[in-house]
Amino acid sequence: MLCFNLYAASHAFIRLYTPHLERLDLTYPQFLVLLSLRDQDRQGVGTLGATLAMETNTLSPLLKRMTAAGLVTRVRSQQDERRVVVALTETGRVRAAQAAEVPGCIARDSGMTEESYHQTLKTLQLLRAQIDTAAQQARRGA
Amino acid sequence: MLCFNLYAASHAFIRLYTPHLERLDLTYPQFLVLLSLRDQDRQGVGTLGATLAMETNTLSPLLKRMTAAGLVTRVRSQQDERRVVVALTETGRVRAAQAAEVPGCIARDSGMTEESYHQTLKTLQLLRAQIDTAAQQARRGA
DNA sequence: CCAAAATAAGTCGCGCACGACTTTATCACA
DNA sequence: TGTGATAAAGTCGTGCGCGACTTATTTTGG
Repeated sequence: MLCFNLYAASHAFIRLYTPHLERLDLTYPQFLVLLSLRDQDRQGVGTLGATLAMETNTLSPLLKRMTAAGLVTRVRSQQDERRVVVALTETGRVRAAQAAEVPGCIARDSGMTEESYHQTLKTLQLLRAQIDTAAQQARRGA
Repeated sequence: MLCFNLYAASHAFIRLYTPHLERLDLTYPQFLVLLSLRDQDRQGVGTLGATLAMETNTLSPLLKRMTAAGLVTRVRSQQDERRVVVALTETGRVRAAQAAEVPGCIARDSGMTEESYHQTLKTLQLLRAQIDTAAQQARRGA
């Protein structure tokens, strides 16, 4: 059961993150959004969703909550009135910098070797690529 | 970002399962419950949760829905009135048998080699073990 | 130039996930 | 033997995740 092990490992890993994120008043998906904006500020909702593998119907309410928390701003693009540009506030930038510390902190605590970390990461990236291929074939078949 | 890749791969894999499960009127967690009961019928809620990495506050409503769908029965144990024993109905047993076909079906479609499947599985099981160790250490630290 | 298709974001409903808490039953032991 | 600790299941509230649908804007083909 490959799928179950993915499912269980993913949730377990997020549970490991949770105490650190709670201190920053962040949920795991909100943490991902902050890191993505830290890497590349002023993204559209769709772009954000593409990199984080989230749909707009997940992101829209999430971004609304983050706006309410004063972490990001959402403004309509003037070139294309359909697009909404998400950007970090000053508070958001500071919080993102703090959030960026967490993964290293977890890695240190978990006592994983640099090597097995990268090996596992490579395996997962390959797996994701295979899943995406299979998903596209399934879509073509339907 | 090991954690993000786990998160994304897990959701992507479940999305791959979804069309097959919809035909059986099952969600992914319900599918896991059926397979677990097929392997070992008449389990307590806690036992089920331990093998599937779910809390009782997730399982209780889920099992209620499965009971309403006629897939399982829930009866209080007579030896220990705290325990609730979950068992497959006849419908549930048939559905579980159909559900058991799905993973092989996915594996076939995804075109993964037997070897890379087992290699990935081993990597994930090792990772889960490491996460569990780290989680226990964190709990001790707190 | 304009109607139809495509695109971007959002709303709605339902089912998990899970922290915090409650209820009920069993156990431990002074 | 009673009483506090422990254990099993469940309830409640909040936040995703996502299928189905809506709204508003741009693009495109006739």
